[in-house]
Amino acid sequence: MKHTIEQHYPFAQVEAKWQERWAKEGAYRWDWNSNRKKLYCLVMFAYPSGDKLHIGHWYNYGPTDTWARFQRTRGYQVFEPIGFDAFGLPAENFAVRHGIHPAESTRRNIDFMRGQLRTIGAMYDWDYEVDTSSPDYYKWTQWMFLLLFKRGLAYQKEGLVNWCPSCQTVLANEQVTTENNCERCGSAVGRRNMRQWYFRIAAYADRLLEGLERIEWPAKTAIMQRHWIGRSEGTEIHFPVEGSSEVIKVFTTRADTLFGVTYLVIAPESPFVASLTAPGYEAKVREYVESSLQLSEVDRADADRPKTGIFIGSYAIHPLNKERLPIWIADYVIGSYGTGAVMAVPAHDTRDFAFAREHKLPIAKVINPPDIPIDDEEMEEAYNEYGIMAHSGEFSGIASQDGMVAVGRRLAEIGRGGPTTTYHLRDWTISRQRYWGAPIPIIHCPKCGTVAVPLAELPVRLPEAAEFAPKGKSPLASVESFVNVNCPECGGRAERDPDTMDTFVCSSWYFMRYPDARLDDAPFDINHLKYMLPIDQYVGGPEHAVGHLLYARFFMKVAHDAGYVEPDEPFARLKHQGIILSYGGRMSKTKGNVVNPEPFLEKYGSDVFRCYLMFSGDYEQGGDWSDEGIAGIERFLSRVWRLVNAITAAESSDNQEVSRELERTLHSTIRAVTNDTAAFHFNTALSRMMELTNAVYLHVGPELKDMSRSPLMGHVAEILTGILAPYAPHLCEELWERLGHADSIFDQPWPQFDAAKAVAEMVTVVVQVNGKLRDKFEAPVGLPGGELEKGALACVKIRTLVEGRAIRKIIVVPDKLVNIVVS
RNA sequence: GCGAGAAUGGCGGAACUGGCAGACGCGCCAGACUUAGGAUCUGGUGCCCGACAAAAAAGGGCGUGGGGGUUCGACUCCCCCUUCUCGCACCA
Repeated sequence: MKHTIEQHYPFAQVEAKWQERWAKEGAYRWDWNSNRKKLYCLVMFAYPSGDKLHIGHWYNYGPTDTWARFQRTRGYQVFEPIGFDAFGLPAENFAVRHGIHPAESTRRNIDFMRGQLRTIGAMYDWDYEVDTSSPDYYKWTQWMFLLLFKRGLAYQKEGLVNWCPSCQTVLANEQVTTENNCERCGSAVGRRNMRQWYFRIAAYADRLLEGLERIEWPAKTAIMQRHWIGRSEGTEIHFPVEGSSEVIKVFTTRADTLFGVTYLVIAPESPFVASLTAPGYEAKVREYVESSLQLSEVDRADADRPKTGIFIGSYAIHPLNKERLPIWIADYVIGSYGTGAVMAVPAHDTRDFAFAREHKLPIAKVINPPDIPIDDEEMEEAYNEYGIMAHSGEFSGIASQDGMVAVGRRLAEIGRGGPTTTYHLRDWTISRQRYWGAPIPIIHCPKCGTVAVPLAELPVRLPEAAEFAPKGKSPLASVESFVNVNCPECGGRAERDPDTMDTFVCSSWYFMRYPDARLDDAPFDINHLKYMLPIDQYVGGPEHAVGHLLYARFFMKVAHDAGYVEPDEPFARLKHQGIILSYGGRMSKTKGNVVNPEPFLEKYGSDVFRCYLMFSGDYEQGGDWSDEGIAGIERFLSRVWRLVNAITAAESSDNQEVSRELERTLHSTIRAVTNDTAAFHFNTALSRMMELTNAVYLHVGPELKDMSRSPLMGHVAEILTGILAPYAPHLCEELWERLGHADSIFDQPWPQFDAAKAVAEMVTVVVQVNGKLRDKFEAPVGLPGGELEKGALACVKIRTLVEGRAIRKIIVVPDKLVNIVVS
């Protein structure tokens, strides 16, 4: 059968044809009975908030599919699922603004995105799609919640939340502007104490740290997680309060400065504030506490702010020298870190120094820089370094590092503290006073307390009729049919918890659901997970380094402890695609700089667009979006298209001619493309394929006339189609068919290279004189050093340069270079 | 402030463990084929100097943000500095 050879790759017909055929034949359907080795390749699923997929999503999904297709041809059965992270604030806000029910707008968005995802031409098996907002899914999110609850990892406590007094609602941190205003109405946002649900992720801090040693992740991501977990070894020190049975506990990493304490500071939100404020100080203290709690977390965290604070009228006693220390409150102390109280050592801590200056508090030097005698001069700034302890009683003269240990030991002896470890990582607040999320499956009973909804009653459905516009409390709280319920334990009147879960809960376990996305009597099949996990390759943006990627690891460890999964790390290998910027900034609807893929798809098609994304730079680097150069990729793919079609159409011949040079290029290209594709170096792989294509054109003549389909040309066509296939799947599938094959190219093994054929017989040897390039000559590969030296000295140019000068040394790098050092 | 990374032609970007800097592509220049070309194909293209009126060549010099260093040899390794990006940010 003869085809007319189109000048350009006719993407519209070809891509539609293959997408349809792949779907019809179930080409990428997962097979549990396959005897091929599994490979679980996962991309971070999409968030249907009212936006369509933009170029950033394509950059995640297209190249990852290329990698996955490559692995398929290398013999793996690839599991490559996709789904939708459909609950969440943006979808709800969109609904509030447009008066559409979030279920409806989410459904529409998902439908649209599904169509977009199909055009990528990825190997998604839609039988395994998940939608976290569907009851079939969130039923099991609730099941996971109860798993944590039953294992003592979910609990309620009072916590500070952002509160907009005008909208009468709780706001997430990202809804509060940097000026501490409500994103929607602009009024000043305050803080409020509310009872919230927490997951005990902090209890897993050490295991989360340890696990990082066992996974192949980008170093910077592991570093970010380590930093976020923030393990800090130090000493807890107990300061009894004068005239009270209370004891203030502080955490310090500098126990060696204990004798330099001149006052204590507790956080404004500390429970001690109420009990320790002395008579006569109440009004001022209350005023200070209120004003500091109005500050946003961002403002409060600003280290450049003047250090405000107030004395509360009572004193603590130094555990070792029994000195009286005034107790202050100040908002530079964070209630949720350490013990929420610090011992202030102004001489040796920058913050305490600034505070002491501000409030005229004494400064006592107790650490000497090594080899400098202590003096009484006034300090200009705190001395934060280690040194030698001074004015420290029995510890004077000891070096800081040893002193910390000694002081810790002494405190432990007298029962006033001792060595301890704290973490920056805090428990995870998961309750949201919002509508569009998975309801928390808990019933509050006046008699039985906090009761789990029985598993048989899951899911706790989100009532559709709810008024979801915020008005002061959780929208679900005003749906009586939802709230009022009988207690599962005593049968008496009780109330459902009206909060929904943070969407990060939904996405913390979705990779466990994918293999059993349609299972309706369990969240997953343990045997399936045993086979599937861990995920062999996870690909997604670096912005999730300390959010999703940490939560998912936590869930995996909980599932592991409960015996559901074998490994305790979900993502064995992780890659971040770079971020595509637009006009120097991240794409966002508010900035109006979102670049949509549609115009490029219409003009060039899916394969060209995918290849262009991969060609334009290092995959992990990202960069500014530009469409300059997409025409070059179109030219390349069309050149391949014409070439392979010309070979297909040519008369068959048994001409046995073999071009050694072409063969060499062919095999070294296979090698390079194999290595580069495996390593996500798509840009260099594509450039090697361009070089091969250029070489073939030179070999057969640019007009592609008078060609014959010799064994060599047939081979070239099949290899080129094979190695390009993961990059341009539609194009290559079509070419493969035209080459006369009935099966899919993705069922063919990846082309093998012959290392012997990949090496050249001759190499160019560079000749340098004193390190400067002066001449070159051709030599057979493997020529011994002595011969290379002779060859170099025989060069005419070199002879004239070396003449009359003493040769001091000759350096020979085999097959590469000769450097003659002369005086 | 702390941590991580980056800086290479007009542009996007290559360069394995130190060994021909600028692969590949875009753009640009010239040419071929064409009624035509925003199609296709071929060649050229880092910068400067280069007895000349101009152009070109032989040849030479300079070049990977800046300054030092190690080395026969540095985009690559070490020290200092500048700028940019990202993350964290009063963590006691």
